[in-house]
Amino acid sequence: MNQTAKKYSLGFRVWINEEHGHFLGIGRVRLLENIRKTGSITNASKAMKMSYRQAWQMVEDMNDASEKPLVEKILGGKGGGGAMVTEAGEKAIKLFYKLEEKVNKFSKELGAKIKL
Amino acid sequence: MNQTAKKYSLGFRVWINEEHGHFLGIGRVRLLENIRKTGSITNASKAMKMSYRQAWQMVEDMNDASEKPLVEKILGGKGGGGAMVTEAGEKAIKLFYKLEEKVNKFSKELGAKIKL
DNA sequence: AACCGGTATGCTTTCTGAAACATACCACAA
DNA sequence: TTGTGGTATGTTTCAGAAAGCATACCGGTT
Repeated sequence: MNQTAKKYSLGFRVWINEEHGHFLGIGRVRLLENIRKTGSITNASKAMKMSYRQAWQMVEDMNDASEKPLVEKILGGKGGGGAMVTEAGEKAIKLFYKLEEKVNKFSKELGAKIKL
Repeated sequence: MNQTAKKYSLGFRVWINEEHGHFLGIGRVRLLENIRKTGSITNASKAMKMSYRQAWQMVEDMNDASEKPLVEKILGGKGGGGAMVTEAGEKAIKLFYKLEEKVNKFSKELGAKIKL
């Protein structure tokens, strides 16, 4: 499988670490967005066909790793409760995309020069 | 788990893609280095406690995705055979580390500015 | 031609992380 | 006080991946 000149590009993945471990990556950001859209962890998890358990754990981890919770959960009440993205959560989403975009730009430039 | 100001940093992972998929990441690079050191896929895989099968498959994939093979395999012969990293392989290793280092530098700069 | 040690590849078994299931709790509404 | 629907959490099932086993091949050496 050789002869023809091949094209190479640079792939990458970024995430934000808190001192004790992983804090926020693209997966969690998408979860946040789904929570914002659907109003609950349950519905968000369904929307992205992820188990409730996993989604709930993610939220828990995020909140723990953050100074201020990114998601606020409501127990009981009308409609049984729900969850919403806090102001801090919105900021985190924005920040993540900003960083990712910068790395993306940088890596595209680098990738264009790859020559084996 | 809040109150105290937390420190955040940017984590990342890079790899090289060939047009039909993944080509070279840190895992494969380490495998190459172990093959260089030990002279065979068998010993390299043992050194990094990975199954021979998996290591062999990685080599196969790499070679397929590359214009020139990164690893040359020797069947039979004295000592039963072996494997060695080609010139192209060495170049690929160097290139990968170079790219990774650049991204690393960039992401460190970015990470230093994270403020939530 | 028998041995050696690595490559090559099919087949089986084991393991583990994810999903699924089950259940209790919560607070408001009617 | 009963119903509702989401949160919270322990327990069990299960599929797919990884590991392990088995075997054939290869080509020098002795």
